[in-house]
Amino acid sequence: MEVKKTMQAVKILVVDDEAPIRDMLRMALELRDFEVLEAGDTRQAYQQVVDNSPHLVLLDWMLPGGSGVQFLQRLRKEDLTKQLPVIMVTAKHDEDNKVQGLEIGADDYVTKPFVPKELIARINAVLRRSGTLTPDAIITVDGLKLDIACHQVSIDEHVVEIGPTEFKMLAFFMSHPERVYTRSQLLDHVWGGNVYIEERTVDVHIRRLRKALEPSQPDQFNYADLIQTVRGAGYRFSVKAAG
Amino acid sequence: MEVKKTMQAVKILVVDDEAPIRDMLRMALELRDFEVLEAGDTRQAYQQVVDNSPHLVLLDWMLPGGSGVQFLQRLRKEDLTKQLPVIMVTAKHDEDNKVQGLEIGADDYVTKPFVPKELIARINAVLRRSGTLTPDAIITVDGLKLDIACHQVSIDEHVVEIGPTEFKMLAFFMSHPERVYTRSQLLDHVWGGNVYIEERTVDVHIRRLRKALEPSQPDQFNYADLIQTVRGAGYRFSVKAAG
DNA sequence: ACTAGGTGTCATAATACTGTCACAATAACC
DNA sequence: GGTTATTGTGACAGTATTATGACACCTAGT
Repeated sequence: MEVKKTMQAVKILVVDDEAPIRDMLRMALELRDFEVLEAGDTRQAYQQVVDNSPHLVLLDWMLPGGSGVQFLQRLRKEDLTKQLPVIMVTAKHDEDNKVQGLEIGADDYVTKPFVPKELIARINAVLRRSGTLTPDAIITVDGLKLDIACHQVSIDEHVVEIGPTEFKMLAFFMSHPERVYTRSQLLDHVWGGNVYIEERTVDVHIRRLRKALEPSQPDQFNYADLIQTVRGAGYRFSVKAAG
Repeated sequence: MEVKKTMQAVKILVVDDEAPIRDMLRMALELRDFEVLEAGDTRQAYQQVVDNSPHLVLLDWMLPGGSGVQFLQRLRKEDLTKQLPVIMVTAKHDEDNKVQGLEIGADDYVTKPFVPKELIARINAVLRRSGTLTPDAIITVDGLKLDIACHQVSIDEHVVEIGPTEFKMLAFFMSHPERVYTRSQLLDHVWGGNVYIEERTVDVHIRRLRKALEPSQPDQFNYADLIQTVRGAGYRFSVKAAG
């Protein structure tokens, strides 16, 4: 048995009419584990936005026909896409354009040519600022899946009802397997900072979590067994132990 | 149950007296997900324009009876169709015709024989230029349909009365299913940016939305169930859950 | 001005979750 | 085996969170 952590990739839509530039950007972005969507014109771009809801748009300033500006304006007009972060990319070093782009609602501005590193930095900055970047971790141990973005635990695709504290505790355990944590440490990490709670309370929540992980069918694997008691020390989420 | 996002197809009216050519065009266009309307003469063409309001017209230069030119002139005279983009298609390589066509008001000009790719490119260009292309997203979950352009929600083809805020919220949820959003995030995405509103207000609108989605007949599916509350976290629009 | 619908806020009811305790069960150690 | 320390368990009452109905305000259309 083994722990798998999956980061739901941040999707970035690259809008540029020149394929070579798209390729270059794709390479730079995929190296950083971004998922890249492409569009060569505004129609495709809009289609991508609707179909795949990217987390961020890299938009070329100069697009044939309707320029990128129009596309940006449209995004900003529509309720659904008002929040979508956009970084303008342009060959023009013109300051006026920069101002105009930012006024319309671009979140940042990059001028060609640029070093990939700078672009990545700006992307991260924008994502951080906009709060879009909620690293959607999905942690998996065999059939046990914990999805933080969906705030959901499931066993073999079957949703498990679980309380908030139990959820946090399981999330903590699954991201720190094998290691033993004292009740006091668990209070710190799961409950957070300064709480004045009996240490024995941890036991109760451990029990609730175990109960939640028990299989509905008796012949299924019991994931509750992964939560081990270490007498005199605390608890441990062990993946090696079973399976 | 499953989320389907649909781009309301761009309707293109093909006006040509030769059926084989219409077929050829239909094939090329439908491959690109355009919706194709056909007309063999100007009378049919006009009828199609009135009945189905296409987004663009592909007009053959040489039509029996009234030529394509006359049809185009008529379109340009009428207020309702002044803006309708028209691409002339002709077998004549005659430059004069080209000029004449453009003067009357054709937006572009293609000579037979042409490669489909070029035609598609020109269509996209014209649509982009004219701004006519407003691909209207429609999101569907089973019998629940949300049409952004029409600003309308319907359940099993039956229109649901719904307020603006509820509409936006449903639209947001349907384009981001499964994921949990905090009240604060919902305020950001649905209300937009900087608003100073109580978080509890979200609850009230959630309730209004749920109420709106309740079935009129008690035996119908209750789409309100798709909106789940996640205690301590926020709300989630889950499609997997039910069905 | 008047209506009608939509919005945000509040008070209160309805729930779900928590922390704690008492006691049972188990392990460790003599 | 007997004793003690530690953990498991069920119950319960308090607490926090959410659902709901009511209301006053606002805005647009008449």
